[in-house]
Amino acid sequence: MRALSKATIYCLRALMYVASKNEQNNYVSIGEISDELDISFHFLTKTFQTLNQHGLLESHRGPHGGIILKKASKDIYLIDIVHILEGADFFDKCLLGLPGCGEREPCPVHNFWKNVKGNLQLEFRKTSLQHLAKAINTGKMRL
Amino acid sequence: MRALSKATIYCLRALMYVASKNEQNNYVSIGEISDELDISFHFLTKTFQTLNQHGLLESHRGPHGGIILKKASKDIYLIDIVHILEGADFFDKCLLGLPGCGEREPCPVHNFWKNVKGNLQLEFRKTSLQHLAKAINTGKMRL
DNA sequence: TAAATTTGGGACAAATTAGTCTTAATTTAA
DNA sequence: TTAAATTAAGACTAATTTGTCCCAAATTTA
Repeated sequence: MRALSKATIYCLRALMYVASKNEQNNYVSIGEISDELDISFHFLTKTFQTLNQHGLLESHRGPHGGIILKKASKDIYLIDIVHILEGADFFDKCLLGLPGCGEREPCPVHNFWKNVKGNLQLEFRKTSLQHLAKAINTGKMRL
Repeated sequence: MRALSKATIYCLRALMYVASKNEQNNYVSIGEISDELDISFHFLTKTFQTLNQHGLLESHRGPHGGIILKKASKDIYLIDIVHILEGADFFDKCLLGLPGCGEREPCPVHNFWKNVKGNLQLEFRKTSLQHLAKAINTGKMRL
């Protein structure tokens, strides 16, 4: 099951990486991220621009340039990134893609899909970049 | 979030439709299914062939031909269809697409994703076509 | 047997997603 | 002020998924 697009996956990993470096006032270059995480540089640059436009991060050109989180990593949640890149309706979609599927006119799998989506959304809503950065730095989790 | 390919979605809806008609020994024509559910006829024909090859259904050409479930609808579970069309590893994939992600070397979101996948898999495993066909026939659920 | 109906199968086209490349603009620092 | 470093932006290519079309093969029925 692939729930997320590559663009979203790359950005999640990238921002976890940035958060795990925990550099308060330094830009992290896209080249470094791309090298460390083995992600296409140009693709990453492009998707970062979207996060940029939505005010999640800030970029700077020239030597020592790069990107930086605009808020503290404890205040950025996975759901923020997902909403920007996949759309605000990411957790609203019918499993069978039926338009108008909902409580009033449910598809045959509406109820259990609603539960599954609810669980996932909750996790994305309560998991911050800081939380994951700690897990990366203290232990055995890898990007 | 789109968890399933169109091919899978179409087949799920199609087989729910067939099951809901509950015709024991009659073939249901692909043309009828395609008309009723507004799915491309040729696309449906093609994906049915895959289910065919895996022994989930049987087809017959000529007048009054069509497809028929090879087992009773109470013995066909959603997971059977998903496994054939999406692959047996459908529920094994890392949310971040990292190869080798698992208990020993988890990615930062491994644990909660494991739970979400587990819930979904359980539902697919215990939900039969008959179960859904009943919901369709008795009530307000639509395809 | 001939005509009508229906699936089989492959080639092809369109749409979407993913990835590459080139050039421009900006910034730093020697 | 010039060179180097770095992101911005858009064109282009590749891969994958989705959808269309045509004709062949099989089956039924008149």
